[in-house]
Amino acid sequence: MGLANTFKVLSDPLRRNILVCLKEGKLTAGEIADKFNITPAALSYHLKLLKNADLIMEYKLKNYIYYELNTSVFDELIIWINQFGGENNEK
Amino acid sequence: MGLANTFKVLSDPLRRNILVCLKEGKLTAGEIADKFNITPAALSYHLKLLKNADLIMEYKLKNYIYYELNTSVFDELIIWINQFGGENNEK
DNA sequence: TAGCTATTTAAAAATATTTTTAAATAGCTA
DNA sequence: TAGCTATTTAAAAATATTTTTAAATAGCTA
Repeated sequence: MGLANTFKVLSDPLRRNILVCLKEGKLTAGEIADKFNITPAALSYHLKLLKNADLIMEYKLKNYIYYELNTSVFDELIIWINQFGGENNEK
Repeated sequence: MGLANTFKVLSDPLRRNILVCLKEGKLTAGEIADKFNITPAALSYHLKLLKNADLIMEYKLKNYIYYELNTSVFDELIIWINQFGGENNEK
């Protein structure tokens, strides 16, 4: 959904922390909810936003839903940021 | 005010566009308001957020207030993003 | 199949952000 | 000084986001 959406989704600390957790590997929705002490419904809302922004991917297995990181969107973000200097900025 | 604040401030498209404008050089509050067709009061609110996030700096001259870009905060942002791959990601 | 578990969805309530409007400030210029 | 211009501040209104609660779904397991 584009850069605007990426920025919006990353503006929430909980959502950023979910991504950091997923660096270690895939997790089920329930496992994530436990880590953050948030209700399943609230978590589900955040996971949906992350998924819409293509920051995570999901797949179903047994009656769990697994989530995993999708880092490809970060490239676009880096490009945006680099317009303000990039490489080795003036220090 | 830290990374969390940087992300929050950058989540708004208008604020990002203000930064892009300021790449060309300093502008007064009024000049920025003109470019974006926004009321001075609303703009002032956004400029305050950008300033709190250290993304812009201001100085007064005559009875204008000039704003200019401060890119130093982007470094921290890049570091955060790079934890998810960085350099040349797996393509 | 019956009931359980994991998770989502929907609607309402709670909360946070943004805009608007009006008034205040501060430094010009005549 | 008087009045003008540029801009901010404050409060309220408008809007958007997040959480809560309850119900729905879907795939297990006995």
